[in-house]
Amino acid sequence: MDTNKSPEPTQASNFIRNIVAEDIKNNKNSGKVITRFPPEPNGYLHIGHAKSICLNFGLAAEFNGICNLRFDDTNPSKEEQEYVDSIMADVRWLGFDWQERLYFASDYFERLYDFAVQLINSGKAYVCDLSGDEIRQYRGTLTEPGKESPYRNRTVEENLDLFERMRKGEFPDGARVLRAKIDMSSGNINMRDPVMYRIKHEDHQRTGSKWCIYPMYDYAHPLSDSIEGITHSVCTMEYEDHRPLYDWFLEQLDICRTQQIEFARLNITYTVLSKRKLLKLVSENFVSGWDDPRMPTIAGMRRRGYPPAAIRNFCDRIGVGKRDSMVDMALLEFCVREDLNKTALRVMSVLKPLKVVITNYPEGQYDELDAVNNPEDSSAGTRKVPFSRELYIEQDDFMEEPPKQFFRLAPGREVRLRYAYFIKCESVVKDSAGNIVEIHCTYDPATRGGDAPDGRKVKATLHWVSAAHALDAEVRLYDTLFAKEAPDDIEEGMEFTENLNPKSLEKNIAKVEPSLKSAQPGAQYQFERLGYFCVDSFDSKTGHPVFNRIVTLKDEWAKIQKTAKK
RNA sequence: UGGGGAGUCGUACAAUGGCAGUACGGCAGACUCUGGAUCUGCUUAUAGGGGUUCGAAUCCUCUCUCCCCAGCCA
Repeated sequence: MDTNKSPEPTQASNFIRNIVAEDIKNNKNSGKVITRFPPEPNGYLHIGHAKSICLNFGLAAEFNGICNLRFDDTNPSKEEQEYVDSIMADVRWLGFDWQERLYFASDYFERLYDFAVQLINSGKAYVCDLSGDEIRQYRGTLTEPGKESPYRNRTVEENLDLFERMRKGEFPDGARVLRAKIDMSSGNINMRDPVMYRIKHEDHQRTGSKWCIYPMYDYAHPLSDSIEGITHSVCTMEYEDHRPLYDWFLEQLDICRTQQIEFARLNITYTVLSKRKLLKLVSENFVSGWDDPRMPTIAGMRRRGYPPAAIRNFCDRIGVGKRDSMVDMALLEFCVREDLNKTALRVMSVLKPLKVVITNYPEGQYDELDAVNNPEDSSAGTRKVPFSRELYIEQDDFMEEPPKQFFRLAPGREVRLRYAYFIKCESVVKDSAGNIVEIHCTYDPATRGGDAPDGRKVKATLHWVSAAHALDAEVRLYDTLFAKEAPDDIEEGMEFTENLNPKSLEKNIAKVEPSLKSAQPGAQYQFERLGYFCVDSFDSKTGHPVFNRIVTLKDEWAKIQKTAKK
């Protein structure tokens, strides 16, 4: 009975929550709240679904109700078991629990058929022999009313007979359909005798070859909701036009009424959130798969290293409304950093190594220094990091001719190596082409641990690794999948894929501190001063570690450079 | 041009006839052994006109703009 598996119950006010609270106050539905998350198993879940999942499970949790997981599997040509499995895994990973309430619309096929017979008997449904093209023609247009089908006034007996024979498989695909008899002149096209059943001689992933007629969404959905006693059927705005039809079926059948409430679907900058487009990215190999870490899918975000709590938090913060909106990716990234800042262990890694030789440090000697694992969590403890004569620092941390705002290492300048010593740049070694190959520094032994006894200050602290002790690791630096804030904003005749970001993935070999040798798949770390990284669950192997960049740290210097360029 | 829906800081969401608020972003500063985190301050909004009211983002009215609908998809 309890779906309180969802942490941080939603407190933010939104119009749906207000409706539910009001219904409870008025003792509507005897004060019960039953919601459902109804995915079609024809693709992977994405962050837009996460919004719906958080809303539906969150509502149930907050108002002491329940939330069902129901697969809307009414179209065997598009649906697959693979998707059922991934969807369940994703919902669980997000932190929600439907307990024993796992349902399928296909479980209701027999009852749906009986209800259809009932509608035929009451003269509210008929078998129509028009072809697909003809049905479209008869439907009229947005501005012109439709025409009634010549088959509209068949007798109940004939309809019953034909519908039964449809089920028995006597007719080929497309030969006939069952239609609701409503109003061909309605301004709402959904009410112009919508199709309820179509013939598809196709096996269903759950019912096998039992059926060759399958119900349409508009018919199956309200009845499935009603069968489960759903009190609040929450869906996205494009179904608003379908609500009169949704209500019509429940009214004609005089069964348990449930209230459909629509909200605006989520859009996020620099990505797309439509199954069709995501499927295209996968099937045409623009990405490596549904779980490519650049994808806005739950599987992609999980592999990227986004914590589920961060996603839940994001869904709470974006709120729920009815207007078209585009949420800033920066908010999602903020939520990810906020979570990881509290939990991720700090380590030092150098993405683009520049060799540093400490000329006054004895050759062959090494030392171990104490480093804090997480300044936000003292219980995370400390670790030892090796220090020696030859080190690597980040190429970006050295400039031969630094501009005013550059605080890092430069000729003649002293900086701190984190947890180690103050070092001073004495000279720069270049190759014949003039490229900097290494820099020579001296260190001050008195500053061991990172503090100067004489109280002198440095303006920068750099991360580093000991050259002899560092491990090589592949790092995958991800940027937004699309280069354009609104990827769908395209010129006539162009494809959204033209807006793909060619620099969305950059791979290179980094030098990482030796403590990372035992890093487990999925483990998240903060590479100090660089960002949060996650051990890739699929490609990372002992001897060949792979780290995905989850998100960068906020970077003041990058911002200064960016504004300077403009 | 039929039907449905939506317009509040840059973005997203509140305020349901009574001081337009919160978060992210941006800007400025403090602090800092991460140019991280943290802290402080600032910035900017009710699509437009008319009306009702002591008082309107909210109610009425006209206008404008944007989104969705013509699958035997969901």
